[in-house]
Amino acid sequence: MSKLSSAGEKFILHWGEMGTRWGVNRSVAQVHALLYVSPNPLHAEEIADTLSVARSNVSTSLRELQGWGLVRVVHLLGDRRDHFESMHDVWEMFHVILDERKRREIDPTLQMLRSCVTEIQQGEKPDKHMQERMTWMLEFFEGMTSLYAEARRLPPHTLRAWVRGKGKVRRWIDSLLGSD
Amino acid sequence: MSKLSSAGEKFILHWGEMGTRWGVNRSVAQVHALLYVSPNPLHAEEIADTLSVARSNVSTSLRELQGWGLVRVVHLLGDRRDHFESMHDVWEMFHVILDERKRREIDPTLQMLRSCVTEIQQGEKPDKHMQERMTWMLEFFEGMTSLYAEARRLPPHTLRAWVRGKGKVRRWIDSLLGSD
DNA sequence: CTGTTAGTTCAGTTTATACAGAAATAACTG
DNA sequence: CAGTTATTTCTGTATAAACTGAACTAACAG
Repeated sequence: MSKLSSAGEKFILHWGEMGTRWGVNRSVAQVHALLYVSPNPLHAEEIADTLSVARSNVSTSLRELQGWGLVRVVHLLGDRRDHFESMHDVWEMFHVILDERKRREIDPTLQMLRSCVTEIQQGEKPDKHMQERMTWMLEFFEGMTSLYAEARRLPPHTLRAWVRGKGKVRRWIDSLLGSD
Repeated sequence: MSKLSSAGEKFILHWGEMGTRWGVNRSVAQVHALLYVSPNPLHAEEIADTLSVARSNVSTSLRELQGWGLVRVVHLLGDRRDHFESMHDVWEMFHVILDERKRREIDPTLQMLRSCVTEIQQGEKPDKHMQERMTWMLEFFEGMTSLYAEARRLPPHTLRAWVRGKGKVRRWIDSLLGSD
């Protein structure tokens, strides 16, 4: 795959753009997109050629993607070059990304909020307004975190099955919970 | 509120940093954080002074925040300056942000994926691999979108009540859905 | 060994974005 | 209507991040 189809190019460019909107480097997102649609693992030079970026850029992008756990190295017999392939299960990909962003961003935020609340409480003249607001925020993040932890514990294919066909059951549960 | 407490400062700086990680301008996030913890609406100059940024910067940041629907103008009797206050319900804030990011980013992505899949199908020699991968991605986004739409329909306080106290019920539902 | 290929690291450059300050506009006051 | 205050818009500058190309390291092949 040295030349991209029109759809492939469209997808990769859009994915790169999406990346920037969510705080991910454009090249990193593009490499990820390319590996996602590629039928077979690619080596660095193929990637660089296809995306028209420097090899060094590809190297660091691949490093980043491996750090996220989205891409892994594959070796082919008779070829000493590293080849790379993306995780292909989109739902699993989603989980990996959420886990990682939680670890990198949500957990530190929880820490920060807890230390702010403690600090306010221990001050001489505690600012009740601010304490209240920060507590709300803290409770929100704690709630979402535990909700996610619960969802995370579901058997792997439950969520996708649920989303696909369980509208009825879900609505029934909603009504149950709503009447409380 | 012209001088910030230590906790307030810590919160605002962290929030600004979080913003950048999620593709939101640092100043915008800081202004939002400040208004969130502020006990009363603030006018532009107060904000600029407190955060040590230019008024013009505050002006555009406030515009942005109003565009998101997170901040609104308030007028006080005997004061012709605009004052601004943030939405204070964190759960509602979350919904507003998700709705807006869906509209700005997810919906265009769905469009892009649909047009890619169509384009591949209509090509002379359809690339089956790529079609499959893009279809998976499309189904994922469609699934998440409809799941979110359902959650969105829940009565306003259901989710927070659920998160707070419904661990038991939730686990029971999980087991129900898991055994299917 | 020596030449070649793969991969990484680093220094310098480019690019995009954020930001400040000035200028322009608008709204109000006496 | 003149003077003042609030707000927005615009232009140029500063900053941070991304990216390239070259230098370097490592691994291998003959």
